[in-house]
Amino acid sequence: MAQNTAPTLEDVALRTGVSTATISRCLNSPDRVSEKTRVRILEAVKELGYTPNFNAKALAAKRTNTVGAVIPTMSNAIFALGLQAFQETLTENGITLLVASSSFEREAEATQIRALVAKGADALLLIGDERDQETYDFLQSREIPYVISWNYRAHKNHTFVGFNNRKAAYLIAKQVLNLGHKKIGMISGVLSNNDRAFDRVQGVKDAMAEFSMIDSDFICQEASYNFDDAGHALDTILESNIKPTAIICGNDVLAIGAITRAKALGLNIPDDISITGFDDIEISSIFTPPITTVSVPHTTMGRKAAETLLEMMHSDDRNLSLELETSIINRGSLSAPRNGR
Amino acid sequence: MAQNTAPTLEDVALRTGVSTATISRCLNSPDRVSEKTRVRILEAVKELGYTPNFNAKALAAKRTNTVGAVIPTMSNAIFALGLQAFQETLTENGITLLVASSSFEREAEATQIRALVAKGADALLLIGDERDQETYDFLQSREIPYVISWNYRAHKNHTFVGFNNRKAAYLIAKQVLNLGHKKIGMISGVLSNNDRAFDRVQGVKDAMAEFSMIDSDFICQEASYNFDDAGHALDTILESNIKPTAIICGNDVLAIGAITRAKALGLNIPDDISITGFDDIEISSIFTPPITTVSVPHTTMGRKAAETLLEMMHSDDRNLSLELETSIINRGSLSAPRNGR
DNA sequence: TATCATTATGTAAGCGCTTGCATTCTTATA
DNA sequence: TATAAGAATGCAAGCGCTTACATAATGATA
Repeated sequence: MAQNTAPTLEDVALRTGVSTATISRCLNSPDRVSEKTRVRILEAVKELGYTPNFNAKALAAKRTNTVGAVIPTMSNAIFALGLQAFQETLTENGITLLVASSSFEREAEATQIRALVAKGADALLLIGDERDQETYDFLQSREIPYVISWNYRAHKNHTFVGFNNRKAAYLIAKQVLNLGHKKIGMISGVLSNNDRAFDRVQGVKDAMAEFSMIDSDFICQEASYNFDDAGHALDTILESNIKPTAIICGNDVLAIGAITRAKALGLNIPDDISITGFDDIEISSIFTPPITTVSVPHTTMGRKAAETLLEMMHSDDRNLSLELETSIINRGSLSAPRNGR
Repeated sequence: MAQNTAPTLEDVALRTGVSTATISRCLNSPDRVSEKTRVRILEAVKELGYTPNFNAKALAAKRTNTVGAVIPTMSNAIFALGLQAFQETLTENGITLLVASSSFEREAEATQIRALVAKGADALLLIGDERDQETYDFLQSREIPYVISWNYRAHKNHTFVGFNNRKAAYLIAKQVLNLGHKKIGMISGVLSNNDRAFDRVQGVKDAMAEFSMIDSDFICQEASYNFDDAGHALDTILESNIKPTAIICGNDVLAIGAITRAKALGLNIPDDISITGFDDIEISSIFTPPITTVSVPHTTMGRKAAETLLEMMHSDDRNLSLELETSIINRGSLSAPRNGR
């Protein structure tokens, strides 16, 4: 029974006695075909187990109803959530999402972008705006609309749908400083090829400048996205001669790692040291202590990014940037400096 | 400068004065073309910014060097890890991974499988073996090799590369029973369309049978993959008249949710109640209390699944099933029953 | 230098679909 | 019943590539 080769439009045509053109129409815009033939065609399609060949379709039609997304990594809850909403919104509109990951590497990202375009992606979702001009030129020459998400920057070159990392970091840092902390430590995510992480550091620096703080009041350590690395970063910070009373972390995973390490060192949080996070992942609210962090509208962002992209695919309006708001969630890990420190 | 249409092989041909066939060869098997022309061609390719059209390529070559994977959900660290390894192994072999998600829905999964095949996936990675025969028939008629992962079942119909969920659950349940627990609660993941969750429940039942325990010694509640739901499941279990002294959870997220709820109820773990997990996600070791759980070889599984698939794409040996081992990680959340209960 | 095996390139026929244009049916209208 | 408008269908030309097969160029050998 098994026919080792997929049935084609032609096979369906032969079996129904109509032309391939009619079948194509029947499948793509059913109302352009008479009911009688439609029924007959659909029957044959089912019997043969016919599935349209996507590649042939894309080649002939010059569009794919496919949108591509290049994200830094799949194994990060942060992207998963936003992407989920992005995907759902696309699906509702009959569009398929193709996801590729860049491992935070510039070169790999450029390659993936080209690969997605080669596969016929009609539009793209990109994370952050930090990439070679060459890549942007390529996108422009191919007339591929794209939305930049997970960050918002105040310039008009691109369409952003995201939140302002710099501003959000500035706000939480300001809160820390308002509580009276004079020496600040920061554990940042890896900065290379990551404008979100970079902007979060900048935001903290903005707040420090506002409080007239100087370099020797601040120490910043990079750590990769896992608990252990954050712990080591905390060690380094504590060993320095800055002696910060508060540690601002670039994300919640780093905050959890830092808190865990601090607890292991016998430090009480927030009495001995305050630690803040960023992202508000699910675990942050039930961790001990619960983490004061920045809540980010992932779902909204994903949905809005999709909607914006959809709009760009139809009109070619490029002034659709959208800045989303973040908010600070106060839980237990931040307080005024205590214990005489 | 921007040409709104992508350059084609023909454009490169025109510019270099050789035929499209030579260019195709130059790009796909460089050594079949003389050095002189190769250099000239690559130059033109670069100047024009030529990128091969993937769809045309797939159509003409009847293969895509693409492997598809249909996973239940993207937003689950468990799949992310294995998939990462799977992807890396494929990439090393020049193969691209296409991921689709089914949201744990049978119908959606069947659709995604067809879509992936329609896109030309040369082979497939599937999670668990629970799907309609129709889908398997389809795969067979199209001669698409596939590997079933994240579970291992002892029958020969399919190629499995995974661990035996039933056996692993049996082993941890046995350990719980050996400690002297007489009444057992279980918080399982949602069972519908999830053979892994199902087998974990079966494994626990296997152990209970071995200890001659009866229905009234056991209560099982389903909960979806989040902390709150697990907490509610725990409430239900505690309100029942079984009064278990140990709760076996179908995965670590449920265990964390249950522990959090238990702590909120003023229960001490493991003194008042023991709670075990499954999967050994990163947070489990640093949570309070650290969670006794089952360690699963995600990375190895992903890599082996890829290697197996690669082999199936070359030979058509179908007896490549591979059972991977799990191990129990003893941390603080499980002890013998105490406090007089 | 003639001969033959290699190597390099060209020719052209598809791959399975969509779609503009042409043709044939229907059906309503006069 | 003749006629025109509109609906349904068919024809056939691609879409951008790969790949038999054919041909031309290059060397090695005698």
